[in-house]
Amino acid sequence: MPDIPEDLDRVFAALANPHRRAFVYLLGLQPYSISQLAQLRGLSLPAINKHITILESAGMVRRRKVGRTNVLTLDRSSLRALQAWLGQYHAYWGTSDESLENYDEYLGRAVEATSPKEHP
Amino acid sequence: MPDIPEDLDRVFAALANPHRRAFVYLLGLQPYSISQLAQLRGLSLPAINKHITILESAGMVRRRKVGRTNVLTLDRSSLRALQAWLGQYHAYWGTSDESLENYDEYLGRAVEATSPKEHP
DNA sequence: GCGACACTTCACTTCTAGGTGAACCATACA
DNA sequence: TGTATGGTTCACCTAGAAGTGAAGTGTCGC
Repeated sequence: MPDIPEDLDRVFAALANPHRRAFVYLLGLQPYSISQLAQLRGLSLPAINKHITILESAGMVRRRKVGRTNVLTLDRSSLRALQAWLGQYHAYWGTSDESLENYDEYLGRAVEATSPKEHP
Repeated sequence: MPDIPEDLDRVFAALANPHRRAFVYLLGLQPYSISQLAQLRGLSLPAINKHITILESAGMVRRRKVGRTNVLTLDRSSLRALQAWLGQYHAYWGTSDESLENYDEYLGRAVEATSPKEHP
């Protein structure tokens, strides 16, 4: 029964945007500033600020003030949490290619309203 | 230089919703119908239909008509693609806990507008 | 055939994401 | 001290997500 923390909402939502995935990629290479990222992606400073705030609240990026510039760095732990979540499911599901092994069995009881374990 | 396919937008967006993560979990156990999922999650049929459509367009769920009921099954390949994407980054980033090893180096050139490799 | 059931589609509401330009704060520097 | 630079905040716009109820469509079963 794998756990599904609420934080994953933010992590998945953060990675659902190609700009933000690019930021994760770039910050994996080296730290960047807000205006550098704005220049690289052709976006306005407020847009970058919003993206970084979203990545911050997902726990994926840290922001440190050095003088008047922000030093943005990647926090890899959240991606390891994602990895752990995926691995949990991988272990649970086994190695079969599809979930159709239960297909025939399902057709026998499709009509009755089965109520398996609750899942938040 | 890891590839970042557009399909990941849909996969991450699909998994950013707790209802849909629950559906992925449940369909990993056995096939379900639309109305069964509606009953389990306390949502209306149109709501479930929308969620399943989103999961379908992300390539994570398949829908087969059997009589008048939908047989929903999980397609594990999309999750393996996600695993592959994560693994790619894991290999790229190495094993260090933070990306701060470049921090001092960064401070030296923070002012000049560096323009590293373009990233779509 | 006809009623019940399982969706499906439609019209609608509410909320949020993602973007902008303009104005504002804070720091570096000549 | 004055000015340019890096960020931040604000008001605003548009598009899409997420939900609903009501009405329509297709199939099962008597």
